[in-house]
Amino acid sequence: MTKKDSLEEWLMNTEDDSLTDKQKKIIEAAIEIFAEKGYAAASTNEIAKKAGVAEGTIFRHYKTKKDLLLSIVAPSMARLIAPFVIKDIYKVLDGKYEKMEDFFHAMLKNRREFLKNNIAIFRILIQEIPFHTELKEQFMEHIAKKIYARFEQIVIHYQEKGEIINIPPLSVIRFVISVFLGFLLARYLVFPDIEWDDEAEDERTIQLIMHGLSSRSAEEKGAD
Amino acid sequence: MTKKDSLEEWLMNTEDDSLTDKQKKIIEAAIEIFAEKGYAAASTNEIAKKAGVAEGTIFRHYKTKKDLLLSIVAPSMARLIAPFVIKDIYKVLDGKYEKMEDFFHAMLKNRREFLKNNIAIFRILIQEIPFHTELKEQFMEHIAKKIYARFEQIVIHYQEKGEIINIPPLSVIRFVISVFLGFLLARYLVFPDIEWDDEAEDERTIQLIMHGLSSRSAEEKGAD
DNA sequence: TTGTAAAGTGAGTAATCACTCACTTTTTGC
DNA sequence: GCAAAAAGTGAGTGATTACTCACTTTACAA
Repeated sequence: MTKKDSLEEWLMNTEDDSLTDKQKKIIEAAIEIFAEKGYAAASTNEIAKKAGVAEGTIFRHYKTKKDLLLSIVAPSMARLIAPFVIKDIYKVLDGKYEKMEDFFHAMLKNRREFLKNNIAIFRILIQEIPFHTELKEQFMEHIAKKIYARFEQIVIHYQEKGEIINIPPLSVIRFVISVFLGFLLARYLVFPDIEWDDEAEDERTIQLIMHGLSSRSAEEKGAD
Repeated sequence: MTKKDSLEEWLMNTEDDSLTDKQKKIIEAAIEIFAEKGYAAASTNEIAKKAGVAEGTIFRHYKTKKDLLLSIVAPSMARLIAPFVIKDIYKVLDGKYEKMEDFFHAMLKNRREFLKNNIAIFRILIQEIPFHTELKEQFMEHIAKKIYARFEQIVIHYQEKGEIINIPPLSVIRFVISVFLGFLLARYLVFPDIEWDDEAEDERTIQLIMHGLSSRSAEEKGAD
């Protein structure tokens, strides 16, 4: 994955064709430097230099440095959940994923594709959320709550089918998200350069989750 | 937990009794502001004001702002692993934890105590590692490698006892650390103010892990 | 009590920063 | 082709920053 991919992915999904060539270069440079240095330590001068434009050009397009950051990150938040929220929940409730395991496979594949092509933007997001109230609130309002609501439906759906353990949905969700995030972050952020057998590791990860969540009723009966 | 606790914990563990009252105030203020604003956006002027000292006083004790950060964070890294690395590994190999579950209980209790009393410093650490090469290298050298080495021994020990699934130790370690970290971060950073039933949630979390890791042999035989 | 060392102060410094704006260049529409 | 609008430039600005250093205050030892 080259640095061009983050920009192309961003452009493809913002459906904005009116950007000038220089504006594209600014966004591309900003994505790279914000990810590497953090917003507070990234200077508009350095971004301009990397983009090959005059510093004033940045302010032709964005009123403030902060606007530049938000214009990059905010659209990505919508896309963090859109495929997950819309398509997958209906597939589950329509019975297209009879087993939760199938749902997890689809979810992992989907999130992997998103993350692989948006690693720099995702990195900016997790690095900056602690320091920007608007990002944090937006994340809580538009992502955490929505993911929780939909995921809770999914968890309850499979709990009622007797497929998974009967514990609070929040505990299930935290467990699943921790494992997936731990996996994807290790894969794409912490150890991006070592050799990964993605298929095998996907399968292991999902099996660890499925076994962790497996219903206890048969086992409890055996213990009694 | 008040802001005094991070400082007291830090002082207790650096065993340095020669700090002046003002120096203690500087460290305390720095811990708070670095955690909240991030290192790059934290100004020495603001730290001095919060500490109730002149800005020059900071530079009487620390040559640079970066030295101040490192003097706070570096000792905490040693303490992130010391109890885990030294005591627990011997207990496992000496047979004091016959079941891995007992080991996880001890580990969770231990890490919880550390995190509860060092939440601000831990927050600084995870926020700053992406931006400071020396922190990242130190973390990789002194924590990641050592934790991995010891944890690998533990995993192999219980795999050979037939207690847990035979997959690469790295996958096990990633799984366990993801779940624990996800849990503790949610508990103390993301949702610190809601009501938690710690005992119940600890137990659920460990059971999710134990079931996820449970040996597959009995089940596979059943399937055949 | 006195002298010295250590701690502390805050005005000042050079550098950096986000941003402005007068001017230049390029693009667009007629 | 020309005029106007849009895009771009880079020198300059005021604010902020990490840090210095001459001076003051406090602590300590004799």
